[in-house]
Amino acid sequence: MNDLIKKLANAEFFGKFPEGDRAALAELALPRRLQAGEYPCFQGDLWPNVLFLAEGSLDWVMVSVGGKEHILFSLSPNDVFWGHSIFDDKPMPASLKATENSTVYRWEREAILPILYRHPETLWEVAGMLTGTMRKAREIIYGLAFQPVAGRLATLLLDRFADPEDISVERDLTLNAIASRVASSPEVVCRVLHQFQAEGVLEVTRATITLHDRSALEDMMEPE
Amino acid sequence: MNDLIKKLANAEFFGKFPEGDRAALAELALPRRLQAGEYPCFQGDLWPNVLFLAEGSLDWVMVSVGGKEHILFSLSPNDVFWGHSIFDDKPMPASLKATENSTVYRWEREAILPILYRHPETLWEVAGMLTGTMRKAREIIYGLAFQPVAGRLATLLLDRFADPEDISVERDLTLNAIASRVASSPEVVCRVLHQFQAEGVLEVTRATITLHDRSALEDMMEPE
DNA sequence: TATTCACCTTGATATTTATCAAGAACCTTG
DNA sequence: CAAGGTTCTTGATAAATATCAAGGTGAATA
Repeated sequence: MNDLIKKLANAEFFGKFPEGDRAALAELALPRRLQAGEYPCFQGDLWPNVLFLAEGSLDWVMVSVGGKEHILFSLSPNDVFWGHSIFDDKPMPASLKATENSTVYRWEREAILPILYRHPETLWEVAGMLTGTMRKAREIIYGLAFQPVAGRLATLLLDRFADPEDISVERDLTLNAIASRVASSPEVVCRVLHQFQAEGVLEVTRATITLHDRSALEDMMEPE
Repeated sequence: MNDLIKKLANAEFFGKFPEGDRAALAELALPRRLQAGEYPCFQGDLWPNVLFLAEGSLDWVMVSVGGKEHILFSLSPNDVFWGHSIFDDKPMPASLKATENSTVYRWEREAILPILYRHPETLWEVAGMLTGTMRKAREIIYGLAFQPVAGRLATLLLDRFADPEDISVERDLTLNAIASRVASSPEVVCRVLHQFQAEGVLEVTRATITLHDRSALEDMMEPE
């Protein structure tokens, strides 16, 4: 558990807690290992929990009636996820899916709320975090409402090439995975990618993508 | 001001406050009248405020680089709006626009925060409210990612025909207004509307829309 | 009453995106 | 190394949507 206390110190939210409270949290945490493909939480579930991702990777996925999936965002190690139900006792609007073998720690509302109430400022920070999530949602809506697939793909690529040093990245996402992030189909993504290549923006091989013209991608994020 | 205290009692959030705090809030409120078309808050502004809509109607509008608009939701009398900036001091991701002459009351963060901190439960309820907004955003994303224009229009219409009694509603929204809610163009909306008519789902005249087959609209919200 | 203006409607057309199908490249496993 | 499965790629085609243009309708106004 001492291990967990240290990890929480680096977490985005719990990091600011007093040492003592982190210890209390570590005490109450419900650990779990997830296999790649497992779902710690399903769309439609009542899930009043907080989750801390220690290792691995989780996707926040929306499933349509027709079975299509749209990935809204991914969690990386040290991220904290607050289930919607913890605030309003309504069903979760999407699912959490492990994309790798992962280690998570979970707190139930009854466990975590008393600790939060010890320091009301943290409650205000919870609101700040939710606001961050709303801003992410706003970006997604912007992309869907105003941008064509190429623009959304450009955004995703720039995110992958976040570090200006990075000129070349591994193709760790399959076309299917990309498609379900930009709300399109793998075929279309493939075509747009090769269209970018034809325009000299980047170079795709089976294993990597090499960026030649960063500003071209940036321009694409802003339709005329 | 006594008037405002009564109104706040009916508000969705302040309604649960103790009477005394509502009086304090009313004291600190900054009133303002808005002409139709005015913007109490612009996308990009730093706007750390809470707004209470006493009369009229406001739209929460996203503007694209290309000048297109997308209306995410509307506020009606008694609604309370929390500016994103109040939580994280970052620019507002969309604008508030008065669509009618309206009366609003505004609180700055410095004014309202101390009152909230008197009762930490209210801070938790703020989180609950934000969660509600996130759920709305989720519905919008769902529509854009999975549904064709017809589906999104069906959703909007069902919202207008909320009361099962209502078989006929006035066409108070212009095609342009509808288009910027379903992220499409007025021409396309017009066509879809007449296509619905051709299918016997509803009947459109210049002034009204009459619903004939509610379940047909409901089916359209769920692409197979 | 005539004029103006905003809005609605419709046609024609271009563009974007989805879908189906088939083959190629790669990886994993026996 | 061969077989099987997954992913990638490309073509052909269909469907959805955007866009441009023109005319129609009704309400407000001079």
